[in-house]
Amino acid sequence: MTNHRNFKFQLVFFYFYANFENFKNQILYQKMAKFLTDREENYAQWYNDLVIKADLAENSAVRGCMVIKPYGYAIWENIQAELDKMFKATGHVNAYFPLFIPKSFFSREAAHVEGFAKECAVVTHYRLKNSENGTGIVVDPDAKLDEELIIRPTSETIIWNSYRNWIQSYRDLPILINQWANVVRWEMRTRLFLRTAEFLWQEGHTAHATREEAVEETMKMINVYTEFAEKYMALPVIRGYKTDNEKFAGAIDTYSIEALMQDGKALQAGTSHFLGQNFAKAFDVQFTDRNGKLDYVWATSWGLSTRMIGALIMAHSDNKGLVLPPKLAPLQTVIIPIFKNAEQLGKITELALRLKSELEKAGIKVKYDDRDNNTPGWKFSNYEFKGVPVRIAIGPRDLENSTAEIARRDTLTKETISVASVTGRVIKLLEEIQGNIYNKALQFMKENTYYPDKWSDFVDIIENRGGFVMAHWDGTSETELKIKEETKATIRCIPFDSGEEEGKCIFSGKPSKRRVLFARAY
RNA sequence: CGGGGUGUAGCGCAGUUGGUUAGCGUACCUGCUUUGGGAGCAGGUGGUCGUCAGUUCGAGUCUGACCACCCCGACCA
Repeated sequence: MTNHRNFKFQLVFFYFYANFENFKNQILYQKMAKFLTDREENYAQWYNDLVIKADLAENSAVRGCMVIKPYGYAIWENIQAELDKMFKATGHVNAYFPLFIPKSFFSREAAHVEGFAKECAVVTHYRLKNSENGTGIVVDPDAKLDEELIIRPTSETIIWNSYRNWIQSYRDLPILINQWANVVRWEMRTRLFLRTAEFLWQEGHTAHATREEAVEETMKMINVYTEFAEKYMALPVIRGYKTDNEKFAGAIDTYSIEALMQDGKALQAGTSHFLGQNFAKAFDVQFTDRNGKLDYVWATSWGLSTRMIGALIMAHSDNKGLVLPPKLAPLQTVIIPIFKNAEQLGKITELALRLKSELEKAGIKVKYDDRDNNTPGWKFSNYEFKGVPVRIAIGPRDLENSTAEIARRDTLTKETISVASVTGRVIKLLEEIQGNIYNKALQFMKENTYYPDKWSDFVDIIENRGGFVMAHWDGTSETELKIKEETKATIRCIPFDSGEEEGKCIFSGKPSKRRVLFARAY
């Protein structure tokens, strides 16, 4: 009896002892789970929590409009800086056109009006006055505009109205202009970064003498976006043509890059449009060619928006918070001191500042966080939450041994190395992390790309698994719309690189020459 | 724009059939002890209870309208 009780006690004790670390972790985990909703539990909530709690953005007093906070804006500034370099390298220059577009401009291009009419903000008056009863300010009815102004949802019309005056001969072409701007599309349902009433973007608007040159430009820019997504965002994408249903209002052809998010939904990450002569005709922009013949100018436009920040979050981040690609992270490395008293902190600070300046000389964005109102553990979690790629911790043990502890955000692994090798190691780690998260995203995309040949399989994948679905399509809008109606999946693009393959349409059974990319999309 | 839900301290929440001075956790401030994975104790600051109107001796609580946000649909990058 006694033995039995002892045995039981030992078992219980052993169990407790063996699992103590687990208990600790569980308690910690529960605390963190409260802080951030699990990705697997509720993906949409996880995303919202992340944006708010990582201090990227918040909702504002204006319905559907967000405040982009400094940490989120810093990511956008990095996106801008890299893209801008790429635009300049391909011969483009920046300019700025008005926020307001006369209403009449809009109606010049029929498809264009049709596409945007339902989501335009309109300015009707230009003055306010004190109300008669003195209770506030009202719109002055005497200050009605003769012609209402549309707040740009995109700038083709206002820009082509200017181009008419700039272009007379082939010698004035090409015009290769980009503008960084805000635009407004009055969306009913909004989500931070992914869909807001006002957003920031760049829009390129080019004018060319020949069709070939304009088509080439359209392709060139979708390739610039592809390179940017893959090299800087660590985001693998599929390039392709949009179908007639999905293309830009007013375009002959729209090319897009499509990325796959961790919940299996697709996100359009950048678009480039071949506009043909549509806008030139609408705004009467003609030029004299080499042979003295008059012709309409050929056009392209292309854009990439703050939505990319949403893509960045959804592609890489995890239950511990953001995971940012080093090339776009506002902060690439953080140094955290671990100290018991002021004297220790002094010594650690000396070393930390030396490391900081060494890292800065190597072009790394680094911060030394010596605040004493948070514990090291708190800082570890906090910087993990904010997605800082590399963390360096220096404590008393390191001072003794001339070492530092280096932790990487993507794998959450740690190593202790000599102080002398820190800078070299960090440089290498940043490259490794950039490569690793790209490879992870690429592998995820491959694992979640399906090639069904039966309609029941198609439906099953869309309904239960999500992901990219490469399937045969008969090329008709009717089929595309019916598939959308039944499954909510749309044709994201007709990939450039998928190659020809004989087959039968997944829905209608009619003959098809190639697979196209279906998915549910953001 | 249709359906559902929620608005109480910076954040997360409780507040009974209407009844004193509206509470808890967290964050913040002060002090002491701490600091190698979200520290502890003690004290303290902070609220026109989403807005407006109504019912009532009395409204966080009941009624109405409006506003905002979240989720699900239609629309879009």
